[in-house]
Amino acid sequence: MRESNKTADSPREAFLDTAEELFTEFGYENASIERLISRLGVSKGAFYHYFRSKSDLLDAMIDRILARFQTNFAEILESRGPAVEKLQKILNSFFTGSSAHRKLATQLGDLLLNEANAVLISRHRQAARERFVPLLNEIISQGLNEGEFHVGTPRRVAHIIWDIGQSWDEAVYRALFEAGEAPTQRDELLLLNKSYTLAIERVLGAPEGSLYIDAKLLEPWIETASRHKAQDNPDLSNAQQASALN
Amino acid sequence: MRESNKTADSPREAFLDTAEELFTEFGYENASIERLISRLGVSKGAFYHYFRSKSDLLDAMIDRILARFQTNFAEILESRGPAVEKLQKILNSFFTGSSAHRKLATQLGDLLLNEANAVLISRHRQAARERFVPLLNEIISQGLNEGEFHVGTPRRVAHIIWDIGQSWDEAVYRALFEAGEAPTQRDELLLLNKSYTLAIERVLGAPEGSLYIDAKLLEPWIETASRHKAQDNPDLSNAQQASALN
DNA sequence: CTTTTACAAACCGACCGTCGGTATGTATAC
DNA sequence: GTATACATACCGACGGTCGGTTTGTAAAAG
Repeated sequence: MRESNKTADSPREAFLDTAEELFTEFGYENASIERLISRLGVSKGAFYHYFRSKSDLLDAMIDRILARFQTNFAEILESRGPAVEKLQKILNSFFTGSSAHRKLATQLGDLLLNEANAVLISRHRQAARERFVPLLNEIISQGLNEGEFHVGTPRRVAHIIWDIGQSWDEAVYRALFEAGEAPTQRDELLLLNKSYTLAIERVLGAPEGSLYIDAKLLEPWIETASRHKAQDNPDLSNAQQASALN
Repeated sequence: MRESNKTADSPREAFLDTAEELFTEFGYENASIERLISRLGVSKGAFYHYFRSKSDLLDAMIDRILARFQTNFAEILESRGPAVEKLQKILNSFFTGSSAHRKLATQLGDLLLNEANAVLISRHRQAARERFVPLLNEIISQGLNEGEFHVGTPRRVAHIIWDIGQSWDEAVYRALFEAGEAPTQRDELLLLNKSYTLAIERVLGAPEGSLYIDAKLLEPWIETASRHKAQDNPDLSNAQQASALN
């Protein structure tokens, strides 16, 4: 427990890995540097050698997360095909993915709903907007040229659509984690997706029904979420005692 | 400076008043209880007599702010007239108001753009949603009955519209405080309002042009914002030295 | 006279970040 | 080959701040 058994590429990466763990476990505010270094078995000096501050650590972590997403996003963007199709792919990509991806996203959901992560979230939101709105803008502009979308200023609409997407995201996580039984959740998620796709279609001035989320994609999420809720935090007390300051 | 010269109704209200000041000056995270009590010239015991925690203080403050807004909102809701008109009134009410109201909202803008207020903002957002989405829901339902709006599930659409409104709000503040010259600002704000009203119309399935923001309402905002930016923080160093902890 | 209210003041533990060191290279001059 | 000079990677004690607790106490209420 007190020794570093991480197999990260570099010490810096090891800090980032463990920071992700701690932030999801305790939230950014409650995850102390002391806990971080004690879990890694290194000193405070080591941490402040690689990062200028706790805030700097957070920025680096967010950057790494966003970079992962951007790969997917950019691939779809560069593929050939009509804009509607690209958008369709992007929307569905949020609900696709391996079991590992779902687990990660589920943890991210925990993170998003934890108030101790408010700073993290706001910074993440802003960084994500700055990265992805331009890409979304390209798609919308393409759709405009293809005559499928009908909007005034693509850039501003991209901004609005992105924010609607954020709202959607949050609503989905809330439905997954806060609602009760699986059948209720399924219905809620279906209606949620219907409402949001319709809203986005309309804002884009796209024909109704051009966007949809495959209902089959929801099942594994409901399952993953219920399993996640079941396990909760297995050995929290253990982790807390391990801080061992003096 | 070290004595309480507030003329608040009660000690509790005095705490809330000063908390609003401090949170806008320094941000929630950086506004310490010590500074709060030293500014009021009271002891820590006094504070913890009226509030259970700093977080409790924040909740009370948010509640007070939202209660002020709710009065306006509810009045419009209870008035007679078509739903489109009510919505129109609500939208414009954000841009109306006395010079004092603008000043307050401007301070609120500062607050919204300060990262040290992330917790405050997320809590404010959630509380505001819980309060106002039901009211918006009523308006949308009314519009649905009147045949002016065309939506599936009003409650969910109300949620989406509200979040679009939040996005709008943030964009307006950003345009007011971060952009440069007044003429550029004017154009930006005009286009912003056009984009957002159009988006909301479309999501509601309302006829195009049924919502609009009077361009004349913008001028005083631009002026207030520029004056606000000019003064910045007149005697910050003074205020900081006045903390006098020991 | 007792209890509750409304504070005051001293104090606690947790936390972030700093700072004086140290150990381990590594490049260059002699 | 080895002494000099500097860079990198780390250690751990300490300072200062902050949210919150505890203990004390004067005045009002009952």
